[in-house]
Amino acid sequence: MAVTRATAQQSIVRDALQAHDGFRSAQDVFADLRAAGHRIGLSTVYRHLQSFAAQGIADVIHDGDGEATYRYCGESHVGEHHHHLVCRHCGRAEEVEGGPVERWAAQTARRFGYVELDHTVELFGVCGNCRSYLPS
Amino acid sequence: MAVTRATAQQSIVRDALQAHDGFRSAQDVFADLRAAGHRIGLSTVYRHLQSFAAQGIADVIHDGDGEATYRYCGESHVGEHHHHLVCRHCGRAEEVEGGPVERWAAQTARRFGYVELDHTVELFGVCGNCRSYLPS
DNA sequence: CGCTTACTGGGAATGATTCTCATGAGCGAT
DNA sequence: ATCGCTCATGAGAATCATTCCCAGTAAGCG
Repeated sequence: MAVTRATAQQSIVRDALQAHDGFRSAQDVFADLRAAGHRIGLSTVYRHLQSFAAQGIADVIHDGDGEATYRYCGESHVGEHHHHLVCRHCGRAEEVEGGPVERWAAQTARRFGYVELDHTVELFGVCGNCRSYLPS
Repeated sequence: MAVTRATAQQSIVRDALQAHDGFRSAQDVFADLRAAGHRIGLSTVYRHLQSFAAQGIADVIHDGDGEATYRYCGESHVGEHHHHLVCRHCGRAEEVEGGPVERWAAQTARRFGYVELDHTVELFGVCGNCRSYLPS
């Protein structure tokens, strides 16, 4: 399942992800690459995005429509846990520390007797940049 | 879009939701109702579940596969904001207060200059009951 | 009781993701 | 540099949840 060999397709998928600082869907990435004239298959894009996510070098969130979106988060902090503040207008995302949330989650789980805790925390808003473009 | 008329189908969908204290997918509810001998269409199940969610009497979360799951949360606290601690084994869910998270979210958004904040917070774990059934 | 209008449900359409499998390309061995 | 063994690739088909379409049905007001 994990892609291990260094191939041209792996590179261009990684590059396409890195080229944006927001979350992008597999379909988006595929469309971009094709538009840029690259020969690549949709299956391959899915494979690599999922592989990146599994390795921890990309983060995944599911948008409201259930479409999975990916964001390149660098090899640097693999394994570190963080959350995102995502602009619902331009897709740009900030990495944020979740200290207080982690503590609250652990506490809550303990109170109810739950173990093997995991959680999803995503913040959505409109960034300062997009605010000016938007009405009201 | 919102269903306003009192129909038999609306009742049985609501009952099917209330019959469980965990999150259930539209497909699940549909299968249950059909298995129980009710004549109902899949479209209708989707319509009512979404309508309940819009009215705030049901909560929605998207599981890992992007499948939407619904839970009946009563007419009582419509409009009140709460989160869930869900057992990933039996599906049972507890409603939890998110006070600290709300504050952290607001604070974080302000620091980055984001407005119109919204967030998704879900906790997953294994409940005390299921813990005994599981290995390790 | 009859009429209007909203609800219903079967099936087709959509859209994302996964599967299949023949072809093509890494890369270690020679 | 070449060979060969695998694993990666990609086109299209398959799958699956969800939505759309629309003719038939029923709610509830008058």
